[in-house]
Amino acid sequence: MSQSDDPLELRRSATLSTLIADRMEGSILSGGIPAGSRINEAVLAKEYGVSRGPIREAARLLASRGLVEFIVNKGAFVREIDANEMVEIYELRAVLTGFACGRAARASAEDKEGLEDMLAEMDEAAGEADADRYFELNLALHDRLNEMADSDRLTEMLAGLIREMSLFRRVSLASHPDMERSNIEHRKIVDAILAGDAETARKAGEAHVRAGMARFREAMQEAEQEALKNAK
Amino acid sequence: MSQSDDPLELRRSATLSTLIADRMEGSILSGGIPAGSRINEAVLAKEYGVSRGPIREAARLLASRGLVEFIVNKGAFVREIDANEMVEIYELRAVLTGFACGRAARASAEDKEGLEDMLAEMDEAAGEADADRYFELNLALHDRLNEMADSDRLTEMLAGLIREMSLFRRVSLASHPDMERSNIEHRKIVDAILAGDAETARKAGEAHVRAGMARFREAMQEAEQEALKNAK
DNA sequence: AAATAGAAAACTGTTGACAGTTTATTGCTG
DNA sequence: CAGCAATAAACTGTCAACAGTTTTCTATTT
Repeated sequence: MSQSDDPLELRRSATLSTLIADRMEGSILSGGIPAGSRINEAVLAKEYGVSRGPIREAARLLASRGLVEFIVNKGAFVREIDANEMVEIYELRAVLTGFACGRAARASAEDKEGLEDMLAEMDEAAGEADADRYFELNLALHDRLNEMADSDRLTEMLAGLIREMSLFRRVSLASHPDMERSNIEHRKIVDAILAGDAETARKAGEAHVRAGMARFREAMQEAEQEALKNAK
Repeated sequence: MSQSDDPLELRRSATLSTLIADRMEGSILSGGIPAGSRINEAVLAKEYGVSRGPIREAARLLASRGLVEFIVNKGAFVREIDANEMVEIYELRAVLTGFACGRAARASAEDKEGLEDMLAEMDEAAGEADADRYFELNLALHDRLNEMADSDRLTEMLAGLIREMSLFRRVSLASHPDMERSNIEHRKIVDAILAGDAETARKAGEAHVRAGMARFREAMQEAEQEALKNAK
């Protein structure tokens, strides 16, 4: 019903299932299809103007990306992530990010070019409290680090973990970006990488994610106490 | 054609696709369906006595486990892993195994019970050069460590990496088990875990997998020189 | 009025057929 | 006889319909 004017006609290259899977992923990550809700095949089939087959395949694809979960005779459900799982994911991300930074430190000098500039730009954005721009640059920096780490599997794992995190009921996820502090951590990572000090880079990368985890835990505790106060 | 006498009749609990996926996984891991070969849906459908739908779903499931790869209009292919990817996987396994061992060191005392005994049994098997028994005990030990690490995602990631490794064209994978050396590494891990020394356990776990990687690289170089000699 | 049993609706799992693409085969040409 | 174009076979992607299960609704009983 939403966009039947763009009738999904860019096929020939990809299969219907993958195109639909990408759209569904967008809907899920943006919250359009809320976490926990069931994926009604018939409804989606009508919405996308295809039969149920491709919808099922798309759902299976999303299941492989960790966004959806199948229950026999009940269908596919958008997964929900609770606070405990968030912590579990943060820890894995921390380890893998550390690993990525360590590998990046071993990259060639030319691959390391431009890192300084990115950091400077981020400092600028932080100084101007331009959260949107900082967010963009932050993504770019992490992409860059992944590229330098040069391991597709590693990149894929990290992307998967981050995708799962967005299934957490969104409570002030980016409420306090804390850009200055965050960029201090980035600087430590980049300095170590430029110096070719893999072990220091690893620790800095791990610490960066763990700091995010700490902020998350604080936010959760605050929310919990808020809830208690309201309940009394 | 293989086992049509056991007509897959334990359903009602699981769906056809998952049962078939498990069987297909068995065939792939055992080499019955060789790496690189295409999965012919019609043939498998007839073989398992079902229609093509469940076969397709099963293939998608295997794709999510990293065993199979889809190419548009060409179908599903059993993935192949080359030596470079093996090294990439080993490195990830090393990091994640280290992480698991570190977490295991923080487990409760009762969860740590029995570790010594397992190690002693393995020493015994190694002394008797009983490779089969050692292999079994080794699996059990690593399962145990995963359990102690208490992170389903971590366990799943490690299982996935190990699964992928079995897609490597099997060249003397377990030719030189080198049980004594291997168990010395195990002892270091277990000692650190029992002492509650997470950082040492982490390093020992990582080193254990990296040692396996080193042995793999040696075997590869030997094989390469062998090939050169035969080619001259 | 609440609880329960039974019937109807909704939905998933599975099937067999059709359409379009890829691969193999055949026949033609130089 | 090699190379190439046209044709046939094989196979994947998609669809619409059927079967069985789960959920919802209704009616009956206490």
